[in-house]
Amino acid sequence: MATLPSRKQLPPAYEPASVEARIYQRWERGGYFKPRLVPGAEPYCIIMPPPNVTGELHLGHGLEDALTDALVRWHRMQGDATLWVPGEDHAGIATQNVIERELAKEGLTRHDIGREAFLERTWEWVRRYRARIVEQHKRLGASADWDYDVFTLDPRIVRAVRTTFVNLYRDGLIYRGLRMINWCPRCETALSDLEVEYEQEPAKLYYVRYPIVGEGGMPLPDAIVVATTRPETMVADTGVAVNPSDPRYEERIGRWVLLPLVGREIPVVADEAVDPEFGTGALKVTPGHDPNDWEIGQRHSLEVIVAIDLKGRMNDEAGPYAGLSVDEAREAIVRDLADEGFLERVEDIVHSVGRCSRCRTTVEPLPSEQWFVAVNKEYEPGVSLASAAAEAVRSGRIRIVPQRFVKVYLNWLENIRDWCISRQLWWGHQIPVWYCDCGETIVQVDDPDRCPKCGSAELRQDPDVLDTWFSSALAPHADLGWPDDTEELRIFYPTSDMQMGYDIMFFWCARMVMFGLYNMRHRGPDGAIPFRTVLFHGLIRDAKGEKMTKSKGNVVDPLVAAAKYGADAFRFGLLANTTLGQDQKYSDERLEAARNFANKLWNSARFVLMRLGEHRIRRPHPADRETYALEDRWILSRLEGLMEDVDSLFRAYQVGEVGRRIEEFLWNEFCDWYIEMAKVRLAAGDQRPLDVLGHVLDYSLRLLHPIMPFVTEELWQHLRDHLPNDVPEMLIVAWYPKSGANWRDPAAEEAMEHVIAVNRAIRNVRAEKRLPAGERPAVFLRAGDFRAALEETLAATATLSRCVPELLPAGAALPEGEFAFDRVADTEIAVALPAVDRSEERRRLERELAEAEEYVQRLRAQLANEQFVAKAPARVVEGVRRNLEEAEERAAGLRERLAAL
RNA sequence: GGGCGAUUAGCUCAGAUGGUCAGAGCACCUCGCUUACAACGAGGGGGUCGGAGGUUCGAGUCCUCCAUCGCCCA
Repeated sequence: MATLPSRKQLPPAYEPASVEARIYQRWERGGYFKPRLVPGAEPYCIIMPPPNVTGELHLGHGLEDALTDALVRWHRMQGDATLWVPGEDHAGIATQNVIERELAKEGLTRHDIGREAFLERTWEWVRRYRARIVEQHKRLGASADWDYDVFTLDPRIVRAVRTTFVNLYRDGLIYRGLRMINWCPRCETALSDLEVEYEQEPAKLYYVRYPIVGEGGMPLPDAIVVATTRPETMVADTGVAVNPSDPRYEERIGRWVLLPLVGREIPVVADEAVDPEFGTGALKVTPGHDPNDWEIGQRHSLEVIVAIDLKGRMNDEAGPYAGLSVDEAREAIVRDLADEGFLERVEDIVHSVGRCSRCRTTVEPLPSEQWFVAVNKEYEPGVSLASAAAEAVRSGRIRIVPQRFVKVYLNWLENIRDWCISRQLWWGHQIPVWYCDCGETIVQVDDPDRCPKCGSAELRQDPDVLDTWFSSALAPHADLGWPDDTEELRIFYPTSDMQMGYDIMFFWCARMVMFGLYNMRHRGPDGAIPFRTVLFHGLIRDAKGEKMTKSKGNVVDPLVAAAKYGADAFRFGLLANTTLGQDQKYSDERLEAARNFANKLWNSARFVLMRLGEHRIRRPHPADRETYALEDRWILSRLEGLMEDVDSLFRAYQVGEVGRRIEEFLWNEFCDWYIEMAKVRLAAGDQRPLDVLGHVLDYSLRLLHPIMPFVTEELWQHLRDHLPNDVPEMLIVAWYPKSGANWRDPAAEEAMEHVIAVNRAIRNVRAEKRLPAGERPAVFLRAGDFRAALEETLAATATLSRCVPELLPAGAALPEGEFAFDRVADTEIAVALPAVDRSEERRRLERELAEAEEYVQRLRAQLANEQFVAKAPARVVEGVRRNLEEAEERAAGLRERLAAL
């Protein structure tokens, strides 16, 4: 006997490794990742958050791929012209740090090899890692258009960045100025406010006596005691500030104090910013090393002294302490203060310390000449970068999902300060500004040959590069070709969806909106937005809920996980167990469960294919509904409902719920009941279930494909030969099932639910009475309303519940013998037993009767409530009435059984 | 100081618009290798949905307050 062909091809367990690479290659070679620009197709575009080229993908990228790919595939299957633009980010500081570490292994610094050689080395790294990252996306099934792959230092992006810079500069929105900035002494660069992370850390609060200076410049015995956590900065103190309303210091305002150790005389000023509650209420003012002091200094025209250099060491201003590190200087100064009697006391304190988000080094606030974006300056009447970005969300032109992040977004934009964009790095977009010895500053897109003012060719380009996020912020329009007016830009901008972890909402999302609205403002308010909807997903933590970091060693490689469980299980596991915006803990159990689901699907399909043999499926048509069996009508109705749910859930970006619903349908309805019942009919020679099996499998695979693309495509390829001729080559471009509401059949659903409940009741009796597996007891069903349904499915009940069922009319007498009784709605169930323990059966019935009576009471009370009957929808009231009826019948039945015992 | 989230079965989490929504997976207990699947099937135990008020005919779902944990911003 010849083995059926399909069975020969399908192994008994799903083997992702033998499927994924082959399938992906077919998709890619088929050009399916490219948008099909046919007339009438809605454009759908999503820009990938470009992973840093510093290394490999992490779980967060895996989640992003799963989520984005699901949306992308869903749109593609709906016939939209779908474009997913992938990319990688040059990641200025991060990448430069990586390369510098590499150099350090050879005992070199970037200065040893020079800027050009350093960049060459970095490019080498980039070439290697870009290819690796792309490969990783592909392994996860990402259906992005790889021909479009964008690197944030590509020449066309360079042009977009420079164009933006020049335009902002000409509009007065970019300026160079001396401002208090955050300086990382280890990275040796300025940082934006966002790149500093504040942490509560234990520290010391030092109380230091600053003696009052008398008339002739002589120190008096009187003194002001200041409290400080940074005594080493006292060498740069240029004042002492107190709150003007603080009675303790009223007399001292306007006096001068003598700076201990240094011997400089500095004034006592009154400033509202001083918190009288903190320390002694007197604040030493160091405008050169503290942002608040800088402000105070500005208000009182205090001198600015900088005593710490760019590497975090004390400079000549620190006198005897010059050359010491900050920590060394602190120690030395505290010792000297103590020795000379200026140190009054030391307290333990917890205060917040700013650290470089890249290297954890304590950030030094320093006054420095840097380039800034003036985010609050108007470029049109009433419109600034920040206000426009806020307005776009407030007006609803840009939708944020989940909605709760709107507040966070707006709050940030409403309090935002100018953005420091220059970085003292080599790796990145070098600032398009050139300086001539004649004093001319040239700001333009293309490298200038000579100075337009003096004609000199001796021009120096600003050595600094731009904050990485400056270029990332342009992604939606720059990736599509801006500043050129490309076809892609015309078709796909504004892009449709955007998606990222909520942790980069400010870094990326907010800035994309600012720059998109600015650069594209000629399109008008609706056309300028970079995307219509932005989704924020949660972060993936380890099993203990801790953040995954390389230093903790708790990082999970997505490719390892995907290789272990299959890319589909990886995607399903990450998506289906969470809600958008919610953090999740990574666990193997979860991926294992997802793998089991893939295998379940695989085997259900294997069953269908085996039974199909050479059969070609005729699509069931609702017009023929009456010719179909109850379970056919049921599963087709359920499928129709599933299609409706999936559609609305996808529209609401409830992708996880989509996965859960499909799994429930396939496992609990299709596999557990429909297939099992179909087996009975097929065994009896009835071929009619084949069309339904094939059709439901086809549609299920389509529905699930966006989330589990590989296994569904593989199975669909096997199913395809059995499908009608109007199907495409591959599932990836098959039409997504859309409900026409033609199969909805509430009566069939109700009847099948009843049949299922009856079967469960029989099985329950079997298990409770511990009937041996081989035992096939006689079962009498005294049916009411569902008689026809039970009769039609009687053969299935016989097999599924392993019994010999017989249908009796209501009120008919049972044959002689021992029975266990149960009741489902108006169907009475009597399972014949070899022998019944009468007292135990009595106890069981009494217990059930008590439960039933209590339930009756509850429902009666509810119906006795006039308010409920009057106000609740008729549907609900009717449901309660029906429940009451059934409960009363059930109670009556139980009483009858008890009496009979 | 302001804001947000979490708190549902032993564990990890779903419950989108208030009414069969008290669920899933894992774990646990009892059976079962019945040719799609032991990565499985059948049955079962287990939660007064953090606490207290309130709105409503009806609240895990809305409002107020509180508690614990976590995060963001200042």
